[in-house]
Amino acid sequence: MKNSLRVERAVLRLTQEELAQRIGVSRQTINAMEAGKYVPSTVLALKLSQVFGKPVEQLFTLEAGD
Amino acid sequence: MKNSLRVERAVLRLTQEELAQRIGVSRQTINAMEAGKYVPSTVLALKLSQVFGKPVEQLFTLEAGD
DNA sequence: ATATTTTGTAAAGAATACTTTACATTAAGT
DNA sequence: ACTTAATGTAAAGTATTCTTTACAAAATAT
Repeated sequence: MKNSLRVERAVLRLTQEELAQRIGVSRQTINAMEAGKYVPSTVLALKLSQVFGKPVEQLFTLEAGD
Repeated sequence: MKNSLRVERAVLRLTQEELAQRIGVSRQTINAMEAGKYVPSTVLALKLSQVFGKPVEQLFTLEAGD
């Protein structure tokens, strides 16, 4: 699964730390998510969707195979 | 977090088992998800979104507080 | 150039998603 | 009524998410 978190965060000019606080997770969680190191929960996806003002499908996209 | 999986599944007339197979999880996972017993991963949310032809936000909604 | 902020990364632990097996209950079909 | 399909639930185990602490590297600012 791919994601566009880094660019969306850049649009809002937020640091990883600031974004982390807004959605209530640790900075490392944001960092790892941006690095594609794991699949976040749906709750996180929805919260990110809210922060960025974009639908989940525009932030996260399934890749071929999955 | 709430979800409308049961009604969406009813619309498509799928059993829990059939839906489980389509998205590659066990039947119990579907059952527990419908019962709100846990928060699925974003990959599952996106797959369900595909199956039901509805955006993730229409299948899963955050509740006050989270 | 140096100081400060931001990001990358790692490792150990806690919490939770998901599986498998198994059985009981409910609904649907004949 | 009886059989079969569908759902509810539970418990043990595995895998993965997410936290905390900590430090190194890179970027930004002064």
